[in-house]
Amino acid sequence: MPKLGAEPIRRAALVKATIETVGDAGSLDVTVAQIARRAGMSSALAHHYFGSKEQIFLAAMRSILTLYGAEVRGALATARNPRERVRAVVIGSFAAGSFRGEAISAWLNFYVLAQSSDAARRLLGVYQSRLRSNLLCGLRPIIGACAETVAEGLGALIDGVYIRAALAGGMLDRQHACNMVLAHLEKELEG
Amino acid sequence: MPKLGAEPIRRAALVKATIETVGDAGSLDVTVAQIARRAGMSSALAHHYFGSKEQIFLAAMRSILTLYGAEVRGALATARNPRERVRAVVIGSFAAGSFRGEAISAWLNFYVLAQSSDAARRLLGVYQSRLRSNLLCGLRPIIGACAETVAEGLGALIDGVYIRAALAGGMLDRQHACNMVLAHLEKELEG
DNA sequence: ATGTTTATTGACTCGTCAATCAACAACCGC
DNA sequence: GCGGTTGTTGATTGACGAGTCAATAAACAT
Repeated sequence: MPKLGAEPIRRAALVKATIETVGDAGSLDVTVAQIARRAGMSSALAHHYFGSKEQIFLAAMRSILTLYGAEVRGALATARNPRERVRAVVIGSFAAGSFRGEAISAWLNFYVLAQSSDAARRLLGVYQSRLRSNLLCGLRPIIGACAETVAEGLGALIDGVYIRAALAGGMLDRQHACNMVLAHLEKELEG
Repeated sequence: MPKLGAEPIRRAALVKATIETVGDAGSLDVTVAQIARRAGMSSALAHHYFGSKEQIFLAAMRSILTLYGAEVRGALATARNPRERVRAVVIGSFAAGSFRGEAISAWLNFYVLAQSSDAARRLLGVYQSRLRSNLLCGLRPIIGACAETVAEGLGALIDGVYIRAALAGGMLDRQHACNMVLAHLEKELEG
């Protein structure tokens, strides 16, 4: 029962199913058939739209990164001064859409994928650069030269909290995680 | 050409080869044959000694965790007061034996494995508990009730720095990484 | 010498999975 | 209603990899 204009719907369904499946399995070791079944179609169709398994993964990764970027930009929109801008980046990083069990698990797995896939590494590089420049842009007016160091620490801490959340399996509270990073930020801004 | 008493040598060689192979590939998606070849034997022999691929991975993980534990204990031995004890735990965590490209990469991959394997999760749980209690033991005499929070932050930061190092692919300087965490510690102890 | 244990492998089985293909079904413009 | 486009799948292919096994060889025990 083919409907026209199915391509974007199918692609979106596959991306969603990929994130869910990877999140459930806690591993990239999932089959195209599993993903396709979850998305309500045959594996052949998944190949038809994406060409290969790696392309499916990359599309899923792009989707996660896009959502994340949107959430940071959203938080950033309400910031009225440098300090609020830095806080917004942190808060955006822990927004409900990104800080979700399956998304976190997928995130961790994509980190691993970035170790063996050039395309994935590039993608992750884009995210890290953007995070860094977002942080620096708010930090520099406040602390000038030290901004680089503080941004590095904040980035690492955010990553670390994410990882721990992945292992805790959704047990870790979002607000608490966010506050931890914000507290660290305050400490850094005091000195 | 069979020599007697080969078992411990073979096991050690396989563990070493596993860490190297996983580190090189940046993924757990390596074959037993690859590992065995690197260790200079047939894949059948690897199965003979370990029974299954998962057991090989777990043995490799145990080896990494043991080395890590030894290094922390070594650093801890020279500490004369609580503050030095906390610093020692951090310094031990960035000792040369553990903070090595392939070990870090393997570490990251084992984090992923812990998401799908109970045995791996248990193992990682042991490490996290030990790290936590090591930190708390030094922190409590200094800051009392806040120790839990600070320990949590330190743990997350250490993990985060490791992850970043995995992606940087050995580019990240060990001393620098360690200093970053130590600086964070100092800031926390001031407040 | 002979039997037992340990070491070791090449060849094989069996399952799995990415990717392809041939065919079929609905919709469109005309 | 017909040719082309788009959507969809079951079946198939081809490769690869974990785990098993039978067979071989050295060391050791008696």
